[in-house]
Amino acid sequence: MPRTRRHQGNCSPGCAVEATLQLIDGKWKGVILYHLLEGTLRFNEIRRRLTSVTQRMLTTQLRELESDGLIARKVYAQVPPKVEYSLTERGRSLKPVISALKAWGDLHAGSADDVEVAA
Amino acid sequence: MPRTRRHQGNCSPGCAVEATLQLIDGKWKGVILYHLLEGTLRFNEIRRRLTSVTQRMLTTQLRELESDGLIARKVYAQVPPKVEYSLTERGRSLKPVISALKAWGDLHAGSADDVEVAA
DNA sequence: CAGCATCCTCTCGGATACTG
DNA sequence: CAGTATCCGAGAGGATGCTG
Repeated sequence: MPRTRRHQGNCSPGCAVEATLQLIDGKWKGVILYHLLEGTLRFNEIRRRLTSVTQRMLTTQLRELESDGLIARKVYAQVPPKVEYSLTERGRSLKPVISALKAWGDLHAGSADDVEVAA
Repeated sequence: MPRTRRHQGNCSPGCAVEATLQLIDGKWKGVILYHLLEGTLRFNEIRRRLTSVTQRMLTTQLRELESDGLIARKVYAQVPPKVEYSLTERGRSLKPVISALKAWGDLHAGSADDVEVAA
């Protein structure tokens, strides 16, 4: 797992935008972060909130978020395994970003139709 | 070109986040939007601001942004072709989102190292 | 319960060449 | 200048099965 994903060689002013985007892309990252804003969740709790995500994908995304320092993974040594995921400080600092995404999505939900109607 | 890209069948509360993300993912969309916030730009002007983007990719991304109703494309019937790209109202409404991405990227630039240092 | 391993498909995105 | 067309590899992401 080369953790490469999208080289960000260029660093024009837009670089910061790109850099942030890298952390929350990946089909599930954004939503995972969003749900974790509510608090700590276990693996299957997250999974239930994300209808139609495979364990493989969920695991992958969680691992990436973890190695990006956005979430923390706490494993309890139990017979029925229990793993909790929570946001780190760095992760929590993304809240305004996630909120902005959520807010926009709520307002401008759906396709680009309303634009043409409004125009 | 099925314009499908990432089915968003599930619509838990996190759906809005996911939906917004769909519009600005794609390696260049975010940066393109960011630069267009400054004003109208021609094809090669955008290209110059995005070091190392191929025309093919730029064209693709611009076309997607256009069909998502975020940017407008104006073609001038001239011998040396001239095409201008600008944000639509819908596109401009993404400003807070882009700004949030930019702001976070500026602060938490680099890798997750500073987190561990700070901790 | 919370994974990991394997396989496989499909799309993203890069390189290159040609056009109005 | 601003594209379009074609080819191609890499990796994202899905399905399935096994495990501590």
